[in-house]
Order: sequence, then structure tokens, then C-alpha cells
Amino acid sequence: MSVDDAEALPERTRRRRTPKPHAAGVKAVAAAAGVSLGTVSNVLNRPEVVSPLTRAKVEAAMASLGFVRNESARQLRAGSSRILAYLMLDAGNPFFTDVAKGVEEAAQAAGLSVFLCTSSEDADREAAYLDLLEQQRVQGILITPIDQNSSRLRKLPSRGTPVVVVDRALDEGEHCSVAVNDVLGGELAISHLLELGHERIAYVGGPNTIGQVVDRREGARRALETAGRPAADLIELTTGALTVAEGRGAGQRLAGLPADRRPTAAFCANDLLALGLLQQCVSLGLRVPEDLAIVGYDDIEFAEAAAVPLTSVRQPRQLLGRTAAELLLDESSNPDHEHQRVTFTPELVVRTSTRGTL
Amino acid sequence: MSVDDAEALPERTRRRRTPKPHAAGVKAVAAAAGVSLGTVSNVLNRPEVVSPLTRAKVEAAMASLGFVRNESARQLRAGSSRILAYLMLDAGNPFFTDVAKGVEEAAQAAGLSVFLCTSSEDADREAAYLDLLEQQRVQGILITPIDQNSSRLRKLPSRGTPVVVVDRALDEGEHCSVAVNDVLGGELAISHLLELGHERIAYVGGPNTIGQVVDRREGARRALETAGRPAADLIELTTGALTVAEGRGAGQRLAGLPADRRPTAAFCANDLLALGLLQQCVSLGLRVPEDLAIVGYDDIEFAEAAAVPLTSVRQPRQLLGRTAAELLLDESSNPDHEHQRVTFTPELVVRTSTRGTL
DNA sequence: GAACGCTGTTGAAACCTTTCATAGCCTTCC
DNA sequence: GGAAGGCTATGAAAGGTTTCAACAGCGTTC
Repeated sequence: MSVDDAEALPERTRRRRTPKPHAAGVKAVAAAAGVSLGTVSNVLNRPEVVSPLTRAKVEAAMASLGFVRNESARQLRAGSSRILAYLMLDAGNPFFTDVAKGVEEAAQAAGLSVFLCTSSEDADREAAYLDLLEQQRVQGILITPIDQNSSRLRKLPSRGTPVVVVDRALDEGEHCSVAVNDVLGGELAISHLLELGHERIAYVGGPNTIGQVVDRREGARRALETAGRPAADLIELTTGALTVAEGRGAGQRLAGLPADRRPTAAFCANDLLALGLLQQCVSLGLRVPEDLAIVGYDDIEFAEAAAVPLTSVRQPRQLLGRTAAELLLDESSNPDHEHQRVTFTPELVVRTSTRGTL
Repeated sequence: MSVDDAEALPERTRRRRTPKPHAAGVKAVAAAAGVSLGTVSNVLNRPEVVSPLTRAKVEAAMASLGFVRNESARQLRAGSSRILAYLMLDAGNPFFTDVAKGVEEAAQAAGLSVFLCTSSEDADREAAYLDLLEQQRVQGILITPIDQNSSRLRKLPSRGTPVVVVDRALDEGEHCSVAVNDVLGGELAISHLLELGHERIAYVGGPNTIGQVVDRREGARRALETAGRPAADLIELTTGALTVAEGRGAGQRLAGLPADRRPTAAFCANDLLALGLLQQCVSLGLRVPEDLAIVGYDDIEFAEAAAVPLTSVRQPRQLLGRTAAELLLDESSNPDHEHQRVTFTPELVVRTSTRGTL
């Protein structure tokens, strides 16, 4: 080798910057245990094929090195994730956390874990989470969508990520859905109010981009028509979200009306709205149900404990979640899976807020 | 399974499943766009270094192939995750979802996403989630722990996953913590009750493995002692969890006592317990606050809307979450990060459940 | 017209794990 | 005594992305 060559190829210590300096990998464990790489992997994934002695050595090495399996690498190679995500509309609404509980129940039974995400009724966040979850290659996505016609949502299944829509019944699509008949729920609520003799009935809900809001209103209208009255008689108070705060705002508006034009009953698109409405109206001096009867929707745990126990439309919350998760699991494991649309029937629970104290 | 799930018989409609997934990777995109692999990666990660023309070609190819970046591979190579997790005690408790809201706010501002997990007050689930999250190599973990001495928790930071403890103040450890002074909160509650002249005061809470439960009780005892009474005067009703249902159970027990031995006031470890207790006691004929005054803890949104508006100890929920997330972000990006212990001060909000209608 | 700098692009290595065909060793059985 | 077969352990390949040194063009400067 000439001097020139030495000049041309200077000796260099190339140190690649390793991102996680401290991580001990399978390789290190194998070395420490005096076995091969594959054996370590076997201990991890098929412990029964490894002899007890070897297994003990490997496990000891893992413990002493503080080995933590790199799930990214596992997933990259093995192709499958052990995670299932539930993208919910609003984590602050106990209805959805109850659904989530059902999801976790089913997932746990199948050995999977659940990540919860919340779109907070914001379409952009929903979209961002969908992208993220797809990139993460989760096993599947459960979603209570804001925009059920989103093309993103439609495309997911064809690209390999199963989707189950929760609390919405989608027409023909490429996913399963689990829902409650919200139109019927709306009818139940309004029929009840009509039976009690109410004439001026308000519907409180919004925004109208949310399917549940629209369906429940539709049910309300139908009930009016069934009773021989025009659907347009329904007094609509549109809210910006389904929250207690918005309910209070609606209460403010409602209580501000002159008594002869004010509705005598209000049906709210969910219990949060109803609770806010109730609270505001009571604090402004309206009597419930004498001046204003209120019907909520979901029958969350707090509905019964409210200032005036709330009449509400009950849905099988946990069952909804459990069923959805089960459909998702079937879709991702059963090659003969058929998409299903499961619809539960809601039920009216009558309490003081409409019936008064008998 | 909860009561509401009793016997719901859904309708099911079945449909044939649409076929198969398919995955297009960077390689396929490169081929389709007639560029090299590295260029596609540049479009993804450093679009500004790619010429507009090339970029357009690549983007077109991505769109037409339905390319979805494989996050596992990205993370494996790049070493960093864009995700942050909040492992909470109970998703059904609005307190924690409010904290979560604060977390998301801060995370979003930093361009990160949040996955929510729930341990449901189960130490095994907590442990399982911690393992999972560590394996996923999330950017960091926010946790409201069940067992704050868990060795798992202690070891995480040294292995490269930053941890911030939320709603608990850990002694000097290897993580930051953000908490509210729960001992003070307990004192506030009991002093208030003592000022109102109550003698027989109950503390409702449990299990005693939960730090918050213990601290709040400790505060209660101190307040008694400060008032010159033995701490042992505190009547303890231990519950199995911090839920509405457990609160009802405690109410049952309490209402069953003969009036001359029954406490005249109850301080509950959180609002869910208080609401359950309130509901049960009222339905069993006790008047609140005349027969039994009730103080809750957290001042969740539903406390004010309860049958009898609830006196409660308020905590800065969202701020708690936001601060915690900010500490975590600092820890994972700032090399000079120093662990901190942030403690907020709670505040008593007096309402009808103790003061009566004035 | 040679050297230089700049811009955009390239190709191969590296990340860490799982998979799988194969090899080595022991028993068992003809 | 040798073939067959059962256990275990092995080593190399594969999986999709990012990274980075090197390179190709091309215009500029001296």
C-alpha cells in the first residue's frame, strides 16, 4: 500500500449515532446467555420449545440486562399488532367511557390491549387520529365518527385496517356497525311527552353534522306526525356541541322566552345537554317538570342522581362496546367474516323530570 | 356486565365481505414515480430538499398506490415515537378525563398525539399497560398510578422512557410529578364540617392502596386534631373503589345505622362516591344536609348539577394535565431537564349539600 | 479550462425482531 | 449396528423505513 493510498483513504472511526444508546436487544441477551439469537426469540414467543435449562439462562440474562422487547421491530417482522383502538367522540361523556369499558372487556378476553383516542367532536382531529392509527397498523379501529361519510373512513378497510362503527348504523359500507335505533329512541321520547299532554315541545341538540343528533330529531318529528301534527311543530334549539355547558346555554335561551311561547317540554340529544339545561333552568327559577319537562338520552349514571332525576332513553352501553369489539375481532381473525349491522333497541326510563313526583 | 345490558336482543343484518388488503411500500412508490427509495423518504421527511417536480411525481404515485407509511418501520429506524400515553385510574371518572383534556391540549401544541389507557384501579392491568407502552417505545408516559412504589414504575425512566406522575406527589424519585395537596384538601373539607358544628363525621373512601384516598383521610384526621379532637373520632367507611356504585353501598350502610350513632356528616374521597352516597341516602329518606351533610372531592361538572348541589374540594384538573404533559415534553427534549415536583392548592367550593339553602 | 460550490438524487447500511430450514445430538427400534 | 425420528438450537434472511456519505450535473470563479 502506497503512501498516497493511505492519504486517499484516511482511517476514520465512523460512529453511527445510535438513537437509543442504552437499549439492550435480543442480541445482547443472546450473548449474555451464551445462546443464539433465535433461541432468545423462541423464549419470547414459543417458550415451550426451549429446554427449561436454556430458558432459565435466557430469562436470567433478560432480567439482568433489563431487556425490553422492541415492539416496533416485532410488529414490522411479524406483521401483526396486538392493539385495538377506540376513537371516541368525547371522553368527557360517560356514555362513551361506558362503551369503552365494554370494548376493553372484550379485548382483554382476546388478549389484546386497547388505546383510547378522542376526537373531541373535531373532524380534523378525527382525521389525524385515523391516519396515525393506520400508520401504526393497529389490529383494528372502533370509531364513533363525526363524519361517517369521510372518504378516509371508507378507504381504511380496503387497505387492511378493519373498522367497526360504533353507535352509528352505516348504510352499505365496508365495515360492521353496532348501533342503537336512534330514530326509535327519538320517537319514544316524544311519544312520552305527547302522552303527558305537552304541546310545545323543543328539541335541543347539535351540531347537525353528528348522525345521532339528526336521527334523534328525525324520530322526534315522526312521533309528532304519528300523533297527527306537522313535524315543523318541533321547536329546534341547535347547540354547538353535546356538552353540559352547551346545555346551560340552551337553558338560558329557553328560560328567556315569554311563558306563553316557551316550550313546556324539551327533548335533549344527550344527557349532558339535558343536565346542563336542567341545571340552568332550575337556577333561573323554572320548575321541572311543572314548567318544563325534560327528557335526556343515554341514561348515563349521573342522570338518575341529578337535581331532578332525569327521564332518559337508555342504551345498552357496555354491550354496544363489547359487541363492536367482538365484530372487529371476528373480522380480523375469521376469513369467512361477513359484515354485519347490529342494531339494539333503546328503552325509555321515566323519572321525575317528566312525570313529577307521583 | 352492567344492569343496563340486561337482555337486549339486537337485530342483525349480514353482508358479504369485500376482499383483501394490500400494502404498497416506499419501494413501490419509488418504482412508480421513477425515482430512488431515498427520494421518496425525503419527500416524506424533508420535502424542502426535493425539487418541486420530483415531489409532485412522488406524491402522485403515493396517492394512486394508496401508500400508507409503516410507522413501525419508521420508528424502528428513526428511534423516536410521536406518541405520548396517559395511563389513568378510571376513564369513567370525569376528573381524569378532564385531566386528559389538559394533556391533549399540551400534546397537540407540541405536535404529538395522545393514547389514553385505563387501569380501572387494577394493579395487574396497570402493570400490563406499562409493559406494553414501554415496548411500544412511546415518547413518555403520564400516569396516575395505583401503586406508586411499583418497581416497574421506578425502572422505566432509567431505561429511557420518561414518566410523569399525575395527581400524586412522589418523594424524590426519577420522575417529575404534578399533584394537588390532598392532605390540605382533606383538612379543608373537615374544617368546614367542624365549623358547621358537626361532631360525628365519617370518611368514605377506599381502597387504601390508593394514595389519594390515604392523603385525604390523613388531612381529615389532622383537621380533627387541630380542632382538639382525637383523630380516631373519624368514622371510617372503607369502599372497594371510587365509584358511584360503591358510594351507594356506603350510603346503604350509613343509612342503616341508628340515628343516634349515625354520622351527621360524610366526607367522601371523591365526587363519584359522594354522588352515589347522596343518591342512596336521599332515596332512603335522609335529608341532605339536615340529616347528613356531604362533602365530595374533585368538583367534577356533575357535582353542581346533583340532586343536592354538592360541596366539593376543587382541583385544577386541566391545568394538572397540561402541566404534566409539559414536564414530560421538557424531559424528553431538554438535555438539562431537572425533575420537578409541582403541587397545586385545592379549594373548597361550598354548596347546598353542607350549607343548606340559606 | 480547471477547480469549486451548489442542488438534488442515489444506494446501501442499519434499526431489532421473527421465521424457517437445517444441523446436531440422543433415543429408540428394527 | 445403523436407520429413523424427536428434541433443541442455530444462523441467515426478511420486513419497510430512515440516514448519510457519495455522486452527478451544472453554473461560477479565478
